[in-house]
Amino acid sequence: MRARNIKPTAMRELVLEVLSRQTAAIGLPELEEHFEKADRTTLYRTLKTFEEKKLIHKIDDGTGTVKYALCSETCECEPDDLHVHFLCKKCEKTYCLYNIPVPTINLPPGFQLDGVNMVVNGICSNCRT
Amino acid sequence: MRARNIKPTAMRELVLEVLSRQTAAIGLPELEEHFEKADRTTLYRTLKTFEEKKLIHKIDDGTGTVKYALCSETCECEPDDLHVHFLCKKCEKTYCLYNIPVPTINLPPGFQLDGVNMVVNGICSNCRT
DNA sequence: ATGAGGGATGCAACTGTATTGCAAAGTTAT
DNA sequence: ATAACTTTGCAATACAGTTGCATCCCTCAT
Ligand SMILES: [Mn+2]
Ligand SMILES: [Mn+2]
Ligand SMILES: [Zn+2]
Ligand SMILES: [Zn+2]
Repeated sequence: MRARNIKPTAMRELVLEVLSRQTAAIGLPELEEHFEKADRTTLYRTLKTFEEKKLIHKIDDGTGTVKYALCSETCECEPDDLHVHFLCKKCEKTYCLYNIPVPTINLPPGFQLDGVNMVVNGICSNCRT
Repeated sequence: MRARNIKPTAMRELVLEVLSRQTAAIGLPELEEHFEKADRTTLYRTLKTFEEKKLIHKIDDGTGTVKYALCSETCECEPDDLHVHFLCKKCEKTYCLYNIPVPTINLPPGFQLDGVNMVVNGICSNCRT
């Protein structure tokens, strides 16, 4: 896991462990709840480090809380690696649809594409009983 | 313009006028700067009303400030009406790409699609000299 | 072993946007 | 004119994110 060049401290191990257990993306406030002692700042900086080293990626689902999820092994967070995200308006969980790549967009002339954020919202399969 | 069922107060006229003049989407903080006297709350609620009545639509471009832009005449803000947005990382402006519809996504079984937020970021034609 | 250097952590303070409560002012209908 | 309803303004609050700074911890060179 630390093929990503991150110094493995105790705290980081714990955070990564929590992240690995998630079935949906997780935000800083929720991550905080998983710890008794840990400070928000430390978690914040841990996530930031993880993101910079491309161990996780950021997801802005429009809920006001930025969420994070593990990147796939080979992910470099470039346009080709990007996938669609799904926000359930019932359970408020955000899922990575790892196998649904973001569609290619033809921008108007003169526009340079660097990245895409695509969030689909609706109701997830769990919430549809 | 008030085919949208909004009582046209003086304030609202002014806000709509500012919105109409914009070439890019505008957020609450920036909208505030266009007025000397107006209160943030009033502007906030004006935008909210406009949005509910589908005169404008919300754009969350991930910058931390929600932006708004006029809807097209016939827009009902349903999946079919949605278009792609572009955030320029140079000028930080967010543009509606009204003529680029959001691509159709095939969700995994059990998922119900209600809406899509698709924001492309990169460099706009203005900033590329 | 020891002490310096550099990163990691924890605490507190602060930022900026969004949001709500409440009273005053304005509008509309009887 | 009065009552009912809507809009506005001000103040206070909520909340995620962020920064400064002191302290702790680990590693490395002496
Ligand atoms: Mn993802
Ligand atoms: Mn738009
Ligand atoms: Zn759900
Ligand atoms: Zn630009």
